[in-house]
Order: sequence, then structure tokens, then C-alpha cells
Amino acid sequence: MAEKPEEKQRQRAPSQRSLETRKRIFDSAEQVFAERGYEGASIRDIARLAGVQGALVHHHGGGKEELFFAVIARRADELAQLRLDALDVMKARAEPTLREVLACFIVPFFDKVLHAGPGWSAYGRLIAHVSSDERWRHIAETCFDPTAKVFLDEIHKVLPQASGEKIGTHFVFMVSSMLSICTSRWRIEGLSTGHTDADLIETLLAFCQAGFETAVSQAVCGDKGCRMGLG
Amino acid sequence: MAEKPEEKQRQRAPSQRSLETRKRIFDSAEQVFAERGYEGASIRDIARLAGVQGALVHHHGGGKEELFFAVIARRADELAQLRLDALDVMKARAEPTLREVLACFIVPFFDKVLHAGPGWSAYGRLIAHVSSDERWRHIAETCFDPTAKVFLDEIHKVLPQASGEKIGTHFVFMVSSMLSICTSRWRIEGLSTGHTDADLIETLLAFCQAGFETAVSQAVCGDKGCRMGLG
DNA sequence: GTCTATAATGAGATAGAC
DNA sequence: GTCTATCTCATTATAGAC
Repeated sequence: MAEKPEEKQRQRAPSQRSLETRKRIFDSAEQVFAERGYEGASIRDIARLAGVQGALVHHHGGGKEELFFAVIARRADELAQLRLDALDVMKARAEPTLREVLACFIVPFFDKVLHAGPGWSAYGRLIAHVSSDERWRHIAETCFDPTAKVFLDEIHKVLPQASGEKIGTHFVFMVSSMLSICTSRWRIEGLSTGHTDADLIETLLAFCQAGFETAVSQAVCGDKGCRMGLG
Repeated sequence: MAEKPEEKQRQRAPSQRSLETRKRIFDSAEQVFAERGYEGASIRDIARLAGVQGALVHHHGGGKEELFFAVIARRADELAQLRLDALDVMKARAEPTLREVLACFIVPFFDKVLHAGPGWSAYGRLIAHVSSDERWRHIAETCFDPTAKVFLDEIHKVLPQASGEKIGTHFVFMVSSMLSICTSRWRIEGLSTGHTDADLIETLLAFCQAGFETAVSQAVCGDKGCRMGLG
């Protein structure tokens, strides 16, 4: 009875080979989707990169759109857990600062995207696609929003004077800047030069922290009298 | 002889009707490219929206890629001029502040994108596509970089202590945040609520100004002792 | 689970009449 | 300059043999 033979239409557990094929297909899909975007990617290219026939991609992926979602969800879950774990560790020590909260969101992301191989590197560009196209709203809501909401609350605790609207807007700015490191590094290199990964992340963190701190008042460095509007 | 009949292969000036058709095609292309991205857009859809035959799109646009470029260049030139004009006006009055320099970059953009009709609104999403895909590097270099370089220099004048690398990186963060208002407004609304256009731009400006000011030293608000790293 | 073969559709591009 | 008609190719998806 170890196999529950009465379970309705359940096939038996997938073979080792099947699992490996499936992983190859998902990994290939990840690369191709990241490089060319959803529309630009073709099932054929994914199949070729995986070394299988196109029909197998359908069998394991269940259609292009379903495959796209599955590829993202796979890593989104893992990353969400890492972020929440980092936050828990931080909160266990003391009341976290704004910078610490932001770091719990940003650092696990780059730990993976920059240093955990081509799959994670592709994932970074992938979620940049998702975040900038309302077509993928359901993916964002399913995969990203639960974690985002936790961090929004946490930021609100550190900046109680700030309005929820400002914090939400700043959060989107932060995510955009973060993802720009994945999608627009060529622009960064084009406009300036010579960055180490660690530099970039520190720069991002400082930039976003200072930005968030403006949510508290309109003039965080107001003494300098540098707040004239335009026109 | 009013027509210079000897000019090598020059046709006569395009008719009024031709110019209107061309404009309809470009406007339609702008909408379709903005909504679906380059790969997702089809010449057929552009033709249908313009109310012409597909062959005409080729005739006026000269192929999909050429059309894409032309559609962007059309408005990029105008916007670049507006930004540089704003900067000139500002500099004529006094040595501009950081906020004023950034405003000269940001405000003309949103004046157009938010308040100058659907064409400009599409343009905002369009350049977000371009900025996040290295495939369009040549468009970015041709249409955006000259103006960007002017502003980078101007920012450097206001923040002479900051390194060029940091300013370049911050500039990319700023552009990403700016474009996120075009592409990710649905995310902003999803995570918070109730923004007027003016609010958003003011929030963006304050966010970026504070971010740029961190380029001067690692700890712009350092007295608060809020700079602990993560881990 | 895997593969071959193919269906069904839509893409970008162009030749040539008007 | 515009349109009809068509070429050629790539796309997703599926049916069915093994």
C-alpha cells in the first residue's frame, strides 16, 4: 500500500530521467525567456537548448505561458524564504534600522542573482520583465506581493511618520533600481566605469535608504536650502 | 525648373495625403510597440490600427526594426531639446541646485508623458523597453546618451566631491525609477493607493535627490547612527 | 516519457497592378 | 503612394507510434 493505487488518475512517481529532463527544460526556458523576453522566446529554442524535442517542452511545461509562470515561481518561493529568514534573524537581535530592513530585501536577492550561477542570473532579468508589464500582474501578485507586503509593514514600523502611499511608491522605486542592475548594467558601464558587485549593492542600498528617509518629511536635508522647485 | 529634375533619384515632395498616412502609421506603431513590446508587436496589427495595408507599413517604415527606431527618435529629439532648454533657463538665473538639475531632466519628461496625449504616453513605456534591453543599445546611445552626458556633467558640478562612477550609477537608478512610473504604475497602485500625478513626481524628485546626495559621502545623515551593514 | 510528423496559424517581406 | 496577392518562414500545439 505504499503507492496508494486507488488514487484517481495519478501516475506513478516520475523517473529519475524524467526529473532530469524536466529540470533541463526549465533551466533552458529560464535562459531563453530572460534573454529574449516572453514574446521573443520560442519553444523551439528552449527545446534546442535543452537538447529535447519541442513536444517534450509542452509535456513538461504545459504550454508557453504556464511554463513561464512555473519557471519564475520555482525560484521566487526560495528567494522569498531567504528574505523572510534574513528579516527574522535581524529582528531577533534588535529592532532593525531602515537600512537593515532594506538590506534584508536587497542582499539575499543579489547573493543569489550575482553569485549563484546562470540560473539565478537569468531569474533577475526575468522578474524585471514581469515587473514592467501589466500582462504579468497575476505573477507579480502571486509570487512577489506577499513578501513585499511584509517588508512594507516593516518599513512602516521604522518610519512611522511616513504615509503608506509614499512608502509604497518608494518601494517600487527601490525595486526598479534594484532590477536595473540586472537589466541595465550595460547602461551603467556605458555612463561610468569600473564597478565591483559589492560597490554596486552598497551604492544601491545607500541610494534607497536616503530616498526612503525623505518619506518622513519633505525636506530631510532642508537646512541646506536646496529645495527650490522647477519653474 | 522649380523641381530640380536632374537630382539623382529624388522623388518629388511627398503629398499631404502621404504625410498623413505616414503619421498614422508611426502613431499606430508607437501604440502597438508600447503595449506589446518589440517582439510582441506585429506589422499587421500596426497596419490594422492605422487603417492601411501591411505593405504600406513597410513602405513608410522600412521594416520592423527601422520603424521601431524611427518611432523613438521622432520624440526623443524633441524631448532632448526641452530638457536642454530647461537646463539653460535654469543656469541663466543662477548656479542651479542639485534638485533643479534633476528637475530639468525629470519635469519635461513627465510634462509630455503625462499630459501631452496618448502618443507621448506610449513613448514613456517605449523607452522603458529600450532601456532594459541591451539589444537596443544603439538606440540608447544615439537617442539618449548625448543628453544624459550633459546632465551627468551638470550633476558633477553640483556634487564635485562625488565620483563619476557613483553619479553614473545613481543616474541609472533615477532613470529606472522614473520609467517605473510609466511601466509599473499598476504595481504602485497595487501596493499603496491614491496618487496624483504631481505627488508622484514630487516623490520621485525627492527620492532621487536624497539618493544622489549620498554620493558625496557614505553617510549623509550619519549622525543618526543608522548605518549598520547586514551580517 | 519520448520522439516523429504534421496541423493550423500568423509572422515579415515583396512583386506588380493601378 | 496605395493596394492585392502571395512568398517564405517560424511559431505553438497536438496526434500517435514506440
